[in-house]
Amino acid sequence: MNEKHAPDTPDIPDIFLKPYDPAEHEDALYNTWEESGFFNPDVCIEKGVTAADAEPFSIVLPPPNVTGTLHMGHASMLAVEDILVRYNRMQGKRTLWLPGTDSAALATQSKVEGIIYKKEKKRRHEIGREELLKRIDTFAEASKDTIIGQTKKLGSSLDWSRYAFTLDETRYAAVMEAFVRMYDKDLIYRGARSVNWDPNLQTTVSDDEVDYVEQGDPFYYFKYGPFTIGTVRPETKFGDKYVVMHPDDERYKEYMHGQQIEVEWINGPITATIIKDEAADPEMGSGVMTITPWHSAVDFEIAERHGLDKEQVIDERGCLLPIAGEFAGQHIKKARAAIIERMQEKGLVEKIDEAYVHKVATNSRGGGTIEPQIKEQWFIDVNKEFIMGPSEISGVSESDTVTLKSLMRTVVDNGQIDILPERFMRVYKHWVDNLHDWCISRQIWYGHRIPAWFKDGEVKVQITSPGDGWKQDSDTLDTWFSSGLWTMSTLGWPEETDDFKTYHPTTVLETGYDILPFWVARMILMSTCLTGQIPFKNVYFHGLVRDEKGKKMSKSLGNISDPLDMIEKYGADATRLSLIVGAAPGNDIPLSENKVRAYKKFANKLWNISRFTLTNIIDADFTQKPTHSDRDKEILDTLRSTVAEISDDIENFNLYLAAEKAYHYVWHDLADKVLEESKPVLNGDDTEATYARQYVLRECLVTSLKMLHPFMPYVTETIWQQLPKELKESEHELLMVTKWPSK
RNA sequence: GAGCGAUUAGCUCAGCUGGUAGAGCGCUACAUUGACAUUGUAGAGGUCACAGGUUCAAGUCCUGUAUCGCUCACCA
Repeated sequence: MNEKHAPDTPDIPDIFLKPYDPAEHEDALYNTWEESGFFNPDVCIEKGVTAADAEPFSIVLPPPNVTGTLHMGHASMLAVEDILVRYNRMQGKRTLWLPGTDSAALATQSKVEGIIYKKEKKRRHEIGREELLKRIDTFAEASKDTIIGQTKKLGSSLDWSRYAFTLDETRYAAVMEAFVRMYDKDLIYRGARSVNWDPNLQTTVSDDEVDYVEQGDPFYYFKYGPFTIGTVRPETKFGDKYVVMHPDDERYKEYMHGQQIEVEWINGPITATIIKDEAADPEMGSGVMTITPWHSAVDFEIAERHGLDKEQVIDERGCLLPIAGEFAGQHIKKARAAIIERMQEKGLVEKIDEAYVHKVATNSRGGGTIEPQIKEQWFIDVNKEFIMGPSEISGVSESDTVTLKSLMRTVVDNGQIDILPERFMRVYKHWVDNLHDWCISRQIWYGHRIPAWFKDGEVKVQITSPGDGWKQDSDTLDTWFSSGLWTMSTLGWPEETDDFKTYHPTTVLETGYDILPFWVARMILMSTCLTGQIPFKNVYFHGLVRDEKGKKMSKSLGNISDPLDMIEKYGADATRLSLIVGAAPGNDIPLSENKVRAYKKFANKLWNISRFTLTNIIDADFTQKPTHSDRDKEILDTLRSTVAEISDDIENFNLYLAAEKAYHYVWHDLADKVLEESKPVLNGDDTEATYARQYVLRECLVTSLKMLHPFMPYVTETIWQQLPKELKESEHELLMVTKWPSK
């Protein structure tokens, strides 16, 4: 053997003479990857790193909203997905990870409206539809650029050539097509129903977008003829002419269903009708209530059951209508006190409970208090039976009679879609079973305009105008309508594209468990209904990233940590690892800066392991197969079994275990044991043993780099670039497309 | 009100189909200028929330209790 090299030998790259500095390498490396084209599976096939008939692996990125910037939750999502994608790409699969952003209609419009109002004190109607849309587009465009930049910083190996935006031309067309097809199947209908109306944003919102916020309000007991009724909302009571009680309530058995009585009410005497309905809870208060069908979903249902009149009391802006008599025109917030005063004068107030706490419906998308209203809206009917088209769903054949609900149940019940962690399967089923018709129209401007046309009371649903005099519905679609089509529309549906044929159903959907109902369920609904395919084979829910105290990160709490800060301080690799280790599927991830720092040290450890190894093998000629000692074989065995375990863990989505094992192996096995005990061997006189050990160390280094690459792409690729030329060439110039070590 | 989850070292959490309690961070002692803007070696620290049960054997399976958290629904 030749003479040994000192650590400062000129033969190993100078780069190793100082600690690993992520900032120095990351951006350039990302550019190298991107320019190589290997993020795109077509290029991988072209350049021979992937077989043209290899098994496909696809993930469509859950598109971040164009409302702002990425947070740690996005970072954790990107880390998980990039690990899966890089692993499968190295496995030689045709691997596609498709990026995009979401217009997030209501959230974005309300954000931009807010900005405009703050600066110019102008409301949307003063600005006009076209101008507002222009401004939202400008905002969305800027936000989109920020998001893409941040996504790249994390090392995400997304195929940017396939980038999609929910409002771009292809996606818009898909949404229109989906609407028309579902309308034609009678799955979309228009009807007057009780909906959640936001008087601030002047739009409906879906049930899932309503947050119930606890609030204290006085609870009033009023005399209503012979009865006592209670309410927190006296301003809705003007039109209450039905009094409801449970049919079995003994206290009121003298009153008959349909019986009419005269009662003195806010603005004078009215005729009230007795209604017996099981919705009235005898245990609650007096067991008697009056109803306001126009402004309560529950009351609406009671009124529907008995065919009762429904009258609007409050208008869309929250002001009282003429039915309120002298209170008409007043805003409900102001009117309440005056109404109570009047009731007291009339002696109709029995008592007031000041300490009453209840939950008030508010719009989670930054709006105000929800006022239920009956409005003519578009709905998706989840219980309507229809004839299934061509089907690849097991258990469902073409021309079977199905409902959207039954489809949604079937694909999960029969295991075609696997949900991880398992407990969310139960949450999903529970949600599907309780699903109501989905109100999909919104009275906002930013979004996909509903392809419905009106003329003289007639309605036509089609993509282009039916002709002169037809006016398009001014409403837009709920943002989740287009999101529900995401796996399909990004791959080119409704066209029969190669992408769609190859990559749909997608392999994995990876997202936060908080959007199971909004998104996951709706993609299943849309895809099964419109394509007869499931949208994805596996659902992997990651937890929510919380601060070190376990609190949810939110703007209002001001405890948001910015992934970019972490990347700047500790590098993208360390940031990624800190979001993976300890993050079992579905478990929330408490993130502390200490944790990120610890993984930065690990990157540096790997750096030094590489430096040591390269220094000690640089003079060896690896053309000969060495004769291994028993210990050599043992070291290689451990390496192989580690690779096998890690591969299994990744395939089972146990990334947290895989990352931890890789970390443990590299630091506490390879570095602490193997390298330490190799020092005397490498410096010994037995050239045969030295060579054999050099061979082993090279193997350990190369394999460790591959094994760690999905988790820490930057530092591993940086080191890979420093490996001797012949070593890289026997594999590939870029680590990201070398083959994963075989088990 | 219903459902789901958690309870294991000072902190954050692993512990998959039951077989002598683990990791990271922190702490203590010693060593080390070394491949390492340090690292290594050793160590302290746990009745695995509580009570029953199944079993040769229970953090692990079953039942119940307590506390905390989340989700959904209702609240006239």
